[in-house]
Amino acid sequence: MAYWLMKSEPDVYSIEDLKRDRTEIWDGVRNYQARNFLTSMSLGDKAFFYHSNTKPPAIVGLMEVVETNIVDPTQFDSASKYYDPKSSPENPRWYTVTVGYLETFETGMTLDDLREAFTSEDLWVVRRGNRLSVLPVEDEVAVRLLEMLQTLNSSNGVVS
DNA sequence: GCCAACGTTGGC
DNA sequence: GCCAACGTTGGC
Repeated sequence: MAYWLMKSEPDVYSIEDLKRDRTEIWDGVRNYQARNFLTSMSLGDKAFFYHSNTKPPAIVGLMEVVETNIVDPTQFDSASKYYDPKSSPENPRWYTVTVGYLETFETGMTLDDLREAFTSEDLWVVRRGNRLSVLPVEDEVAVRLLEMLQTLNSSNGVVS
């Protein structure tokens, strides 16, 4: 099982939204490197949910991959902001996964926390100028992250 | 709202 | 295939 980190702006789609929906197609990724990571995901892989473009940016939850190699339906929808006229149902360009909700961390790990705990080589999201919205997390790094999140959330009580 | 970083597009 | 122009991401 592999670990990943996936970004979403909470104004667009938040961990609370995923908690409500339980599962969701992770649509709208329009970057080839990110897409390649999406297509290399396996069932049962886990992903940290990262809130971007918000104060503060932070890892706020955990999810798992429940369906792989989904053709992102928004690429064919001319009304969608993710519409891609160069893609076709015969030869789709954008694939993704369906994710399932696992948990919310009442106390998340902010970008500052992450910078303190990890180098930019260990965790790509702390890299300056990093714009990838889907990125892999090494097993050892993921385990350390989960331990830190557990500690943070056991000291003040609740993990929902 | 600014702007650095960086991916994409398109003319040549 | 180069690279300038342009658009987007995302922290601040």
